[in-house]
Amino acid sequence: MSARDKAEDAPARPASGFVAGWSQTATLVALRELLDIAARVRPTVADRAGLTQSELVALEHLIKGPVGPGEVARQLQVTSAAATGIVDRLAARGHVERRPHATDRRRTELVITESAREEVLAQLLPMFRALAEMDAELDARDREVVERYLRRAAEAVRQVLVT
Amino acid sequence: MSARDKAEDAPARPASGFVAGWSQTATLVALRELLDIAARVRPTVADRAGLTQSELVALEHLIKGPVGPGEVARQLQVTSAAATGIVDRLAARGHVERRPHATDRRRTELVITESAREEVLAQLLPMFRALAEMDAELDARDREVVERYLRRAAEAVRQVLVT
DNA sequence: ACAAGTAGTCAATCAACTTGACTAATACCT
DNA sequence: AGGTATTAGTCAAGTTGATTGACTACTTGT
Repeated sequence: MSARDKAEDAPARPASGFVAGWSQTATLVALRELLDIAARVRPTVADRAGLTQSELVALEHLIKGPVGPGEVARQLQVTSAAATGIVDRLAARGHVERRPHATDRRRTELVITESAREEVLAQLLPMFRALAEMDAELDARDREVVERYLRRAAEAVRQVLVT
Repeated sequence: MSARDKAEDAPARPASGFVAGWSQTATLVALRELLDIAARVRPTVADRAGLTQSELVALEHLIKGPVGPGEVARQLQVTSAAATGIVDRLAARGHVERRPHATDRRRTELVITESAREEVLAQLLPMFRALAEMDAELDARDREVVERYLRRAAEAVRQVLVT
């Protein structure tokens, strides 16, 4: 006897996707699967690198250029006190260096070390490469269709964030 | 004087996207933005509902049907002991009920309450609605192009998870 | 019927966050 | 200029959500 034998009160929900009565087109299903998979990337990469998610996200931002702990706190949506701890741990592992800011002596600049940059990129580059590869096969016309779809999907998702 | 005035040592990295020397097509940029935005949905929704991310993910799975704490632990990739705590907190707030399993007396079945189901769906339905709306405008030919792109993108991203 | 495995929980501990207090430096104001 | 408010960063203490390891209850396989 299966574990899902009795549904008693539940009035026949659709098997896949819990949004009853919603048209599940193939594109929407594919989109949902993409988003689900993408959501697992950060935890996995962080785990492999022996970092917390916060530390990884901080490093991702630091790859783009140096910022201070305060900016890190804003990007991660944590308190500045928490950012201090995150930077402490990154610095202890040699992933970032604290430097005094050139002009504002209240500030600290966080500089990612070359080894940390390489470690993060080594994890992510294969994905970017694979994405670029499949992307390259689009012709100009399809490219426009896909771009429009992605932009509109992003907008639809963004709505939930601001509501 | 701006805070980002001096770049000193950084040898002219591209302004957007830290993957130097990579072709950043419009579709790839749009895809990356979509994934970035999508990654912010769960934390935002969890925060609004006064739940931890783990609790929200557990509820999302419970919407599909009842499972036990062990299955929750597997889905969240936490220990079964942690799952006990998650279920405790959900039960304390009236979001789930523990029921004895019909046949296996070691097991507990977790049943989501109607109020919890409604709360989660109320947060997510607007997004699904917006996505379905924009999706509905695709014609059959474009639909195929987009679906193929999404499937291949998902596959590319998935590679990173198994490597 | 007995050994091994499975489901769930409890107790103790750990790690990352929060709040609130504090120092130091800069910006604003009149 | 001088005094007040603001900003950047850190520290200390407490909270929370996870972990490990031990334990009970039940089921499965031989």
